[in-house]
Amino acid sequence: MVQEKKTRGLQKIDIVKIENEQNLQVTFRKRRAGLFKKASELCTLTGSKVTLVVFSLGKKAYCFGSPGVNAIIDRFESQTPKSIDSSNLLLEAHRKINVQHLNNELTILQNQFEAEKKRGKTLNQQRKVGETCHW
Amino acid sequence: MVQEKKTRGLQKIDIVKIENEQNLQVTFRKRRAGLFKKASELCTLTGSKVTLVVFSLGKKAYCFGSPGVNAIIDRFESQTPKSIDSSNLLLEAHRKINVQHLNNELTILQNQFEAEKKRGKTLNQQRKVGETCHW
DNA sequence: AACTATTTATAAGA
DNA sequence: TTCTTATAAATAGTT
Repeated sequence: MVQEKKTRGLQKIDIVKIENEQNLQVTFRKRRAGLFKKASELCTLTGSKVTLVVFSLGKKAYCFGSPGVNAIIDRFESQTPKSIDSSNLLLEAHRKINVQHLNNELTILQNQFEAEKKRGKTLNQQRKVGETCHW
Repeated sequence: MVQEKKTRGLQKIDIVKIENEQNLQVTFRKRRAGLFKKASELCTLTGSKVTLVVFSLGKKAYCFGSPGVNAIIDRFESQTPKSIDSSNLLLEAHRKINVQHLNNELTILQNQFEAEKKRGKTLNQQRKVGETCHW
């Protein structure tokens, strides 16, 4: 008596553009969340600072910046001669995203909270990670 | 006759600051590579654009930007009223990192190449992903 | 740097 | 859409 498997489980996929719009949206949300979580973990584990912006096709942007990023950038600022080049587009984008997507902070904190709940620990140690868009 | 396991395999770790400096460096390299790969995959799968900068404690920065990020940012630029706020530090940092860490492009392409080799496919489909620091 | 056992992420399906 | 399940992928500790 062969027990039918309930699902096929995770299937291997090629890393090529997803054509089905619905699948694309689902995958986008899942992987964006995964990426943010990984970024957050990298920050916490190694004390590094990360800035991450994901621009979806739908004109939305999702951003993540670990606390203290500005200070780090400051350090770079003082290390290299000032460029005269124009186009401060990226920074502008970051500033604008700030208002639009503060809710991403929530996503990350929720991820962490879920994880912590399962481990029966408090959030205290990780409280400062996942604060988004400080600039 | 009990077969001794060769290693303990992947152990679960708490997401807290790694204190051992050597372990920290190894983990930083591994996870940074993983994060870049995930970012690259998200770009390819969903056609979204990602900009990612990792600032290590050692004053180095590693950055990733999918092609066309500037165009997307431009779109934001035209969507929201120009802010008068100063401090274009982040953009400056990005520009400076450009020269310092072009080699990260290599890292990502190598990841992809390894993956593709195993699958016996060509790199053609992914050729445009992982081009770093275009601004 | 390579390996391997195990955890984590996640593609499909319910 | 939220949850489940099976499996692919990432990675901690070891060598």
